[in-house]
Amino acid sequence: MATIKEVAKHAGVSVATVSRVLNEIGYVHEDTRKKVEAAIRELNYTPNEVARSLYKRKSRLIGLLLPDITNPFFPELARGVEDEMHKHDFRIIIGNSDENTNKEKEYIQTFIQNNVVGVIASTNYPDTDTYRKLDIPVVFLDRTADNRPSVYSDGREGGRMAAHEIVTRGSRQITIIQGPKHIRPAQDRYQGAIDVLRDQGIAYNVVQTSSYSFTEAGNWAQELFEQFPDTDGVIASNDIVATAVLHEALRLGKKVPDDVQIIGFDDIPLSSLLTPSLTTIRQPAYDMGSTAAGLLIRLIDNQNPDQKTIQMPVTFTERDTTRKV
Amino acid sequence: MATIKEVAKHAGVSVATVSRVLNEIGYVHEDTRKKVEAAIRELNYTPNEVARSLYKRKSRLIGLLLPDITNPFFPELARGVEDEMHKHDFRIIIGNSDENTNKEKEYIQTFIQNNVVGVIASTNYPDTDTYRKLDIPVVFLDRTADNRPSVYSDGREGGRMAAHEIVTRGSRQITIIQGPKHIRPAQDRYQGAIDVLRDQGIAYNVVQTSSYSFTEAGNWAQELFEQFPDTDGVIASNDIVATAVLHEALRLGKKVPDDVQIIGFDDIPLSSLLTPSLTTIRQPAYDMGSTAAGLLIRLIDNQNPDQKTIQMPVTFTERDTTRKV
DNA sequence: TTGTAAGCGTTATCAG
DNA sequence: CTGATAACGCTTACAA
Repeated sequence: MATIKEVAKHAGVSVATVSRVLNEIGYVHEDTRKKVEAAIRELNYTPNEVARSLYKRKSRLIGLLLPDITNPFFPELARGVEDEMHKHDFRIIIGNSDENTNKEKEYIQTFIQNNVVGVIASTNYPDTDTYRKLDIPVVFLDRTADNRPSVYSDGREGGRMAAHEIVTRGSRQITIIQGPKHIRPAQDRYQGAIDVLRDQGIAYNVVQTSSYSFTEAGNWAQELFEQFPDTDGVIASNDIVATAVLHEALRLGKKVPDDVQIIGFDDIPLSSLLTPSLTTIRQPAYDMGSTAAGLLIRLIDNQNPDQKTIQMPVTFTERDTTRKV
Repeated sequence: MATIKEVAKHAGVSVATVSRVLNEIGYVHEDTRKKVEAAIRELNYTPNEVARSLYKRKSRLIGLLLPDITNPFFPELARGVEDEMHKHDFRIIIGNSDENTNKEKEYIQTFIQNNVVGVIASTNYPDTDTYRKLDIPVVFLDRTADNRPSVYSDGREGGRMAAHEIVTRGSRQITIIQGPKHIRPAQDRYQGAIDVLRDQGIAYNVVQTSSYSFTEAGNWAQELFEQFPDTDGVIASNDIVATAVLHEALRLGKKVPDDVQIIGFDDIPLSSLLTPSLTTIRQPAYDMGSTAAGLLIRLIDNQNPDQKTIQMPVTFTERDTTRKV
């Protein structure tokens, strides 16, 4: 790789001049600019970002911390972030936390060590020194903390919606899948659902799960129908377990939605391709990602954005695992 | 962030000494080591990777270039890579190419500018200056080029398998979904399938698609049954379109697998949760990722690995969209 | 309009 | 065993 020094020599100017044309800053004569540009082309020079970053104490990198990119909700988020960042010439260092505080800290650490200019994080522990001590902007994505920049959707409201719709459509023996205790959005949804079920005096049971993994989802679905065979409505904590529940219900010979209605959460890409297709509470994942990126960029540029916590709409997406009303 | 200089002052030694304890290199007296370690702890110092990287001309970063992380096959690959790299203290810069040469070049460029020590890429154009000119190791993942380090599975063989199995199970009016022209693995699968169909003199039709997108998959599925209503067997180019085909077949009132058999490709996590669950040609995605990472690490460490191109097994994964034999 | 040189935070060489 | 110091490739005062 050519360096700025070589370009300078090649063009017969000083490194400062090269730097000037590179950064389009200060005055430089048209002729010398031409020479420099030629040299750059000939040597196929591209500036060393590391050196730049060292001097400026900031890079063009941002850190993206996600729970697990293997869960189809997160790739959507990630693409939203990446595409928006890419437009602004920022690149992404990515890390999967597995919802584990240590991994989280570790990644945040590497982000810092690499001079990232900002981080976007889906964490259950935003109110922690790991983030509070950071002196670069952080945007929480799919999670919130009071008064900290964040982009999320209202899980509680989503839970309410789910319960409301499933009740409206006639379920009376509802089983709620609670989702992992330490995952905030899962608990919000759960609370929301309970809010309305209690309110309306509708019976419900709860199945507690401990992860979002595809492989375990099947087991919980089985457990659900073993423990609560009379279930005529399931509010799942996300589309993965909803899919597993649907699969299990069908396997047991139940008619969906006639015998059991199912509502998922997220609207991951596959949900509409299931048969019957999955009714779900949709989160606009890709948009959330790009919105978060946009917010972070504004924060980085020090334009104090008018809104620091952005709540995205959650929408009831009616498909075929619920009855028509 | 504290710097090595501050640590040195705090500990009453020179930066050189601090550097020595940091890197566990050269001699340093037990007592001074203790002092330095204390200072490090007190100041909460962690070395600036950027400065390190500048001096050494290499970072602890590797570049990962994937077509589209939104396609559920790739997150598996990515996790495999990340987990293995993480064990060896390498971190990942990620980029989605959308199978587009320009984006690809752009990302490779940023990787270089950030001093990555190696690249893992899923590209359809490995035999291109973009990669040949790189003076850091590159491992191709899910793709190959002659004699270049790569981890992939035999798409052609997979295609053969799919055709063989669907024929064995009785399909005689087969429609092959060819998959995007510019995506190598898709074409390999297609060729493999054709190999055996021609060989056995079995009739087949072809539907050509131009992407792997979830949203378009539905259209192709429709097109398929409109153009070739007699189809009694579908070999899809991957599980996404297989899912769409299954969905459409069911929508049309066809019995699967009795009227139509369907075989997909990849075995993405959702495939086993479909109803009926999807028969597919499995690629061990996660393992491919971690294997590629392992190979790259050996290349980086200059241990000439015995095998530079590693072919992973493809396996017929019998589920419920094909008949029992 | 251009060049010189200091400095970003490390590591490694070379004296001591 | 330890400390100065040059060097990594770049940006930016400051001088010229």
